Amino acid sequence: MELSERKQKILGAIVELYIKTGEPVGSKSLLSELDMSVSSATVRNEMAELSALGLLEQPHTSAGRIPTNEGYRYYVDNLMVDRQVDESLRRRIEAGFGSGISDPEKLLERAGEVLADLTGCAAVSTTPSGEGAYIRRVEAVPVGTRTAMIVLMTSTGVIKSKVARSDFDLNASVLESFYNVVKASFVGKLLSEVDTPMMQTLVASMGGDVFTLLPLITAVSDLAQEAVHTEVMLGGQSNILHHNNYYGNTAYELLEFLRRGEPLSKLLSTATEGKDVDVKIGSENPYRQLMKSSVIVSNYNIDGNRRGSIGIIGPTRIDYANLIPSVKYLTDLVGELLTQTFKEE
Amino acid sequence: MELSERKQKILGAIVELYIKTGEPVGSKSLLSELDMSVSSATVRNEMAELSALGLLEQPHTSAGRIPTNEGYRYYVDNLMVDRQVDESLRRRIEAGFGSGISDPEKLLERAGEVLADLTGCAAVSTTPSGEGAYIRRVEAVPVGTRTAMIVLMTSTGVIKSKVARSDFDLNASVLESFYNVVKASFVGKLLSEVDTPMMQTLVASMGGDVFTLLPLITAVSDLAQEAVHTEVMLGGQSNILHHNNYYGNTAYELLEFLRRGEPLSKLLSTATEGKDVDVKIGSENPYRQLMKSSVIVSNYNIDGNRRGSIGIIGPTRIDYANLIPSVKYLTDLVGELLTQTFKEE
DNA sequence: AGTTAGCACTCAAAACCAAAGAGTGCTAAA
DNA sequence: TTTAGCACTCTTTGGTTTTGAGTGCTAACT
Repeated sequence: MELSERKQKILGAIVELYIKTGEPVGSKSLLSELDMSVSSATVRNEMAELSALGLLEQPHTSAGRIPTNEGYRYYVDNLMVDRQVDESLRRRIEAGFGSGISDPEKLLERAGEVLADLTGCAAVSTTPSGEGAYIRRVEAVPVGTRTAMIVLMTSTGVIKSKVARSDFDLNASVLESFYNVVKASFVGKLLSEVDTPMMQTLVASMGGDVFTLLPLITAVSDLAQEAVHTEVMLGGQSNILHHNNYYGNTAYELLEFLRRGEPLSKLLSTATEGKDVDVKIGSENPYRQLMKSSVIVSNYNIDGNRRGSIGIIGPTRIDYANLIPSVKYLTDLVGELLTQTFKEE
Repeated sequence: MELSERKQKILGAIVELYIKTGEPVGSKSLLSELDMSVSSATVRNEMAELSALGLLEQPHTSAGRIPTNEGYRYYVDNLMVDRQVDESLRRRIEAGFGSGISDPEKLLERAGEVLADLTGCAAVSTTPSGEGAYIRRVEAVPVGTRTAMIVLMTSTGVIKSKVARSDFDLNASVLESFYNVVKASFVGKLLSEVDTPMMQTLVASMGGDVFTLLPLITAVSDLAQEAVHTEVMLGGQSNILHHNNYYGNTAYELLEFLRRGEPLSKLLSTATEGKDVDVKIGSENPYRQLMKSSVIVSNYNIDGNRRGSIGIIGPTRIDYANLIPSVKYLTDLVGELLTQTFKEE
């Protein structure tokens, strides 16, 4: 869509003013913000044309204009200039991560909280995906005569642990055969390879040990499943209430939607294929509950591989120019931290 | 405070009706709910006296009555009959805990979610306190030449892990001396004994090993700190919006308050000294933000020792008769599960 | 005594109405 | 193409009235 330079200027100003104030902007109040050597009538004509193009709309006939989703889209794609993430903000972000959080889950949770505080939006983050990760190590730590804590560590540094209880004593020889099985069949395997068929053939091939070892082996498999499954974390829910007005009265519905991890996880994973930062505006979102919200998502990479996402959810009149760079900055930082902490040396 | 039988009946009915409808109850509507062979005027007289006693109040002169905090208190202490937790509810609770969650943190988080869903309130739960718990086991699992994952397990089954990185290679002899130090100075110690002075004397006594071992030892100490510190978890925040009306317009403030763990944690720990289930009504709560809320808390025991709490937060017109037993039932169940899973055999 | 019918009174909430004001679209002149 | 002017629209605001549930009090009744 080609727009005259003046139309672009007007559209941009309307979007930014509306984002700032939340009030529909009329021709007069627009002129007082913008120094243009034209009259309000001229602006009105331009605004009428922008409405005809579907970029602006009116809540009712005698009100000012607000951007449509398409209006925001045009703004984000063509008009917006990314604000730099300024020094003080950077410091706040970095201060947000206390000294060395090494657990990736904790780190991501923290990242979500920091982002929520910073942006005044709800924030979501996913733990590093187990896709492509392999099992680096498995340990069985006896805690009783018949119980052991199974600890699994992945190549991405995720740790999962679980208590396994057997009907037989877990003496040294049992543990030894456990480690043999682990070494032969688990260590080095991709997490995604540990599935039901794999387990079935493994069990079938185990012979007599199966009764003593089964609970332990099952625990390992459970942990692998857990580790491959990325977890979605949510922070800053209360911020949604701040935007209450702009969400209509559906704040509750939105909160309920965000509580359910699955749709969110899908949302995050389908977003940002290739792109740097993905912005979905209002009805561009695939879920009914997000029709009045905008979502800004970016990926973080560990060692160059896309491993998870961090994003924020706010009203469609979210401050794109400032927040898109913030999200980007944070995800890059998280990626660096995780890469650094878990680089094999 | 002594009340005539009729006053008790009236007070009880008002409380229950108001809890059900949320509307101030007047003399007429009360009579239609209650079969009493007296006229509305008589009821009015009684209500006026109950108001004089501070048990009822009126939002404005020409409205019905609602219970004061003292009114609720009298109801809870004297009038209420606990409803039995019926079979179907029990099944829902038990179904809420999928098969064997062995990680106590996960279990408590789940318990909070279950309770929130069940009661329609926000729910809080604390992880088992490390008070009185000792270090059962420490493992160092090398993950690179200079990094190791330190895993600490407590006597209450809590697992904490963390990556430690050293400036020196972590070969077998380093690990051996690490295990020696651990065995001598950590295993069997109470978590609370691992504090700064203890670490200082330990480091002072270590001699030459200190440079290679310090990062590992520090990690152990960090983990002990983490483990002794109970974590507060919050679930069902969105339920608060359902009660929005009854909280006034301060839903946001309440949510913000609940986000901060410290005051909550204090609240839970000071509550229920000795008692079975503790109920704090409105201004009985020590925090301004909870003045319009009621809190129902109960403790769970592991192996007979009080280890943590689970509770719900709702409007003062919460359904005490049903929810108090539910909270009790759930905490008992959680205690049983945790005791069972982590009993030393 | 305790109870009840009756009645005047109160007050929030709903309904109604009027005026204000911001903004528009259109027309006609520059 | 731009602009001044104007009639029109529709929300917002504020004030007034009506309604209705509920009260407290008094006087009669049991």
